[in-house]
Amino acid sequence: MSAALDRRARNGEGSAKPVNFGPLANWIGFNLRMAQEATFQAFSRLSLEIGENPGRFATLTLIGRNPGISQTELSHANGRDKSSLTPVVEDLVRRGLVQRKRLSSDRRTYRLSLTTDGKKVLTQLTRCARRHERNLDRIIGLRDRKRFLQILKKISAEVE
Amino acid sequence: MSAALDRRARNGEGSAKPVNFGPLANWIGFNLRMAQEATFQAFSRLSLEIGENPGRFATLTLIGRNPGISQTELSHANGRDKSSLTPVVEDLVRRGLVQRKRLSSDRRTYRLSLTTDGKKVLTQLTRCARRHERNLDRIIGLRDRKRFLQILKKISAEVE
DNA sequence: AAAGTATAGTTTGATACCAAACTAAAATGG
DNA sequence: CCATTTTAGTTTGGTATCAAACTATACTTT
Repeated sequence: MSAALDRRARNGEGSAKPVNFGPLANWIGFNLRMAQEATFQAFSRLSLEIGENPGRFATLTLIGRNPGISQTELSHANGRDKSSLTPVVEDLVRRGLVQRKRLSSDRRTYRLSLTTDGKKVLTQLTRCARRHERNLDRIIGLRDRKRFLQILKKISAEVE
Repeated sequence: MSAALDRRARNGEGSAKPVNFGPLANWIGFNLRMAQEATFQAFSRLSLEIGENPGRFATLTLIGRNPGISQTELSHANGRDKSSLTPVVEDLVRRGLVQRKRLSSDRRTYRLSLTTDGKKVLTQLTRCARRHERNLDRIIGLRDRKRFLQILKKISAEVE
């Protein structure tokens, strides 16, 4: 993250004691974490402007794109445990953004879909996310973007 | 011949009914999160083999490389809030891996350093991390590794 | 059709984290 | 000097998450 840099910047006039990161400086795992947390914080700020939570964004998008999806399918797609989804869906339903229906053919599963209000909120969130992505694009550069994205996907898919 | 068996067979290792990711598929933020969580899980498994917590690794490395570092400096370098560090340091001290000393010149700050045991555990953890990094290198490919790392650092440093 | 097994979702208990309020010590400046 | 502000670390309160145990329903096997 930029905390260390911030600090150095704040201290100004070179009086800052630089931190030795040792092997961490060169390791993918550590830098992946720092980058992920920085982008999460940034998106958090943006989505807070419209009174929403960044965690809701992927959830709403996935429901919007897959009407009738079940909670378990959704949790897998979103990379979260199904139990984490229970309170999230509860909240979205309570706020009238998501609708859940029991299937008569299988009364265990719910089918999730967006309400009209849910679609509106998703539109706002998507605008937010596009702004965020443009920032990231500016940092990464268009030349490297595609390759960078490919590598991220490859890591998700292949890391044991 | 049963639908359930068919489904199970098809689902095989986590591959479920195809989900439409919509714009998420192309967005850096989402894929960064997924990749980060995948690598974290993988390293978690590795470090659990030696009975350690992945979160401890960066902490021990930073203390080892910067003997006498304060908790605030450490938390910044590690990208965590200083309050998150309190229980971590407590645990490391209790287990005899880290030593904290008050400064007589400034009795607010602690100076942290590794004990002999702490150095031993760090050596083990580092071996673990090297194994993990080799896996990631295999996935990313040596040709792209350097550029990939640069971009991660750039994101950490520059995202608003 | 009854017994056993698998699946969808919820509950519970634990962990890691952050942000804000707090305490103690040090620095500032009037 | 004393009052104010800043700094280092802790405490408190709240959120997000996972994993395992649980409930209800559906499926399989005999």
